[in-house]
Amino acid sequence: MNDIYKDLREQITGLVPFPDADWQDFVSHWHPMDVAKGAVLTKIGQVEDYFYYVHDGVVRVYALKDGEDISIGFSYNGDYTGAYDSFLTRAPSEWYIEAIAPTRLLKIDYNALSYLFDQYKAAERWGRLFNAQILIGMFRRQLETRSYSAEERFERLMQQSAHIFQLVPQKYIASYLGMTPETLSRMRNKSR
Amino acid sequence: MNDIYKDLREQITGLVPFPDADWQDFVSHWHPMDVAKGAVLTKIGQVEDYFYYVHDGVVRVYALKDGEDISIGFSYNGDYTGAYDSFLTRAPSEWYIEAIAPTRLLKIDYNALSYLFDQYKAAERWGRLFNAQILIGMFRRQLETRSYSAEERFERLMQQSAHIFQLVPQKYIASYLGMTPETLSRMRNKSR
DNA sequence: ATCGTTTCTTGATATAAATCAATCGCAATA
DNA sequence: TATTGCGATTGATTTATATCAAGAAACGAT
Repeated sequence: MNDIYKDLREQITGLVPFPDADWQDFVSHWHPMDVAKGAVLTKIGQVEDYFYYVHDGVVRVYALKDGEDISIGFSYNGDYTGAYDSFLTRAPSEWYIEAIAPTRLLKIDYNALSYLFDQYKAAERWGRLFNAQILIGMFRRQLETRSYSAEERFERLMQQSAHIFQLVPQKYIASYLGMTPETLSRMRNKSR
Repeated sequence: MNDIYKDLREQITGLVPFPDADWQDFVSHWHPMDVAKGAVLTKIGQVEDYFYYVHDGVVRVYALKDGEDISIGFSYNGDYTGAYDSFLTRAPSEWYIEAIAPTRLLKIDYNALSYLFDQYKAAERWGRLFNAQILIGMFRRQLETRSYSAEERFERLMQQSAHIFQLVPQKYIASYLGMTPETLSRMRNKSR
């Protein structure tokens, strides 16, 4: 069943209409990949060669600081993932990319994507708008982390993405929210 | 003296080579603007219609939370500024954009930029790469704010951008670093 | 099903940074 | 030159969250 490509197409044409002919070539550079829970897609220090679309499963992005890991974000159904800044700069990644559940992805490598940008204006535009979309998400998240207290951040996550408590271990969520697992645990159990 | 446009061109061709002919049209949509210290370029709630290049002066971006203002960033010589997420989404801005020194800018409006993206592949590519550049900066800043303590953030700012203490009042820097002015003051005077 | 790990919870204590408050310095202006 | 007001400094106190520690629960592998 190949509707993994159909999902990708919907994602992309949501940003830019893609002529059918161009799409054929475009999509041919995306390759499916299945990974087990715990698989590491990219390590810190490695230059990221791929850009991923997550069809299903969960991927976690994290950094290391004094041995402690800091969760930066999670990707699931329909999200993109990868050490995107390393992919763009061709400099060593500052993040680990790890599947925390069995995950099915589509991936495209740097050279293929560069080729597509050269070849198709629609691809180039998609690249611009995709970057803009990520940017907007980062602005939002920045405001979120700057404007709210630990408790408010927890409450807001509960309201907006309660489902991630089903998908992601609490210690990672705690780190994502910028608090210790103990603090998160207390907040969860206070409200109950 | 119009080398303000020359500086813009250098900035842009640093990312994408621009054919001379296209450049003529491209640059004709950027308009110079001088503002006094204290001028507000964009208010919260307003849709951002402009994208700015800062030739000289200083621009501060900030949000409001319970009446307190939160400094998000500063732009000076050669940086771009504006409520860029609002510019992209056409949704009301969540930030104020304010000149905190007499400032000379170039600005371009949304429609003009859209037109240029349609018209020139070089513009489209510049748009993609520019977004990528901003993205990379935000990744870096995110890692910075997540990985370091208040004191470490202060030390690192001192090392990397000591000059901003000349350009920007301490209370804004404090807020940018995620601490109160009192805390920043203590850190500054401890090391002395 | 059982054992061993890892994660979560709960409590006691420590600590970084915020808050509150007063004073000082300085730049703009009358 | 005196006055006003905002920003910076300094000190005392409070508070949110981290840290340390130990037990309970959940999970994975045999």
